[in-house]
Amino acid sequence: MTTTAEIQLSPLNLQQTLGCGQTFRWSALPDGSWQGPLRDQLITLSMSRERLLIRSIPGTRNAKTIVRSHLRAGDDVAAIQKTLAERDAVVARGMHNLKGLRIVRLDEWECLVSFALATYANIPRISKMIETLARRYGTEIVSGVYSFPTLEQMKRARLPDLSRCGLGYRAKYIHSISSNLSEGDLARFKRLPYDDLREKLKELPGVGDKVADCVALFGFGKLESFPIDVWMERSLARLYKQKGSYAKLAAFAHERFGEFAGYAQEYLYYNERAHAPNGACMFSKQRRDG
DNA sequence: GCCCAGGAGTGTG
DNA sequence: CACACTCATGGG
Repeated sequence: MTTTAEIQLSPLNLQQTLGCGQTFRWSALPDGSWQGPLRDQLITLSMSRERLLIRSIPGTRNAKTIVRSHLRAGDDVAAIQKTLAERDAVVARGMHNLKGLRIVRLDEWECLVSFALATYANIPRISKMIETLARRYGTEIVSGVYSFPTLEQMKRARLPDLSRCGLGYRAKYIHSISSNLSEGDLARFKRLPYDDLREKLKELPGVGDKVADCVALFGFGKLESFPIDVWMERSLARLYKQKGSYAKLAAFAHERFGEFAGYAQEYLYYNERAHAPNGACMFSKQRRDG
């Protein structure tokens, strides 16, 4: 059964929010709506003027709550933009066409695995690896759609089986993380401040500076986190003449952008990809028919 | 076929 | 600390 609901959420642009590489399981439908599994439901989102239309299968009353959490409805994004714009003119220009981009909130475990898989892979492939794990180890929500496997479900994965999921060298990292991490660890991680959290995350195999920052930002909601990948290195070099180690660039970013550095990162990241030839073409998958 | 990907781990200078 | 090399593979 399907239920529908509406909420008011502004600013919000679904393409900018769901199609920019913070999350890997949303697909654009031909009519401009976006569809993806969220917890135990298949959610379809579309905009009707300023209102967000939510369709959920199988419908439950808490679909609104799930979506509001995912889109961080409690954040005053306009105020964040104002704060950042007053602080930095370059970011102010960069956010001009991205007013509807919201940083999302992912499940911590799903986020950790997703970005551990994201090393040295392009976005379409990351989506495919996650999809393979979901189909093999997750739970079927509706026909053909699977939730991301829980930690408990991933603990059942044997390494030889994981190695046949197209993960490449990442299979052994995912296996080790799944084997050694507990729900208690994740619960303790939630109570840590940013710096301690990223140190704990970096203790996990396959998790370095950049992955730890992505997980802190998108999974644990640390808006001060500023993940630096190859695109951000290019951006910081091009726009701020900053080069050097991760630690040096991160220190610059935190000094420059402050408590909402994560939003600044998204604006700069998006602009850098749009600026490069073919830079933006690999963002979002187009959903296959059928 | 060729190139490179929202890097990390390990070893060396 | 900085750099070089390797890792395993698929999508463009």
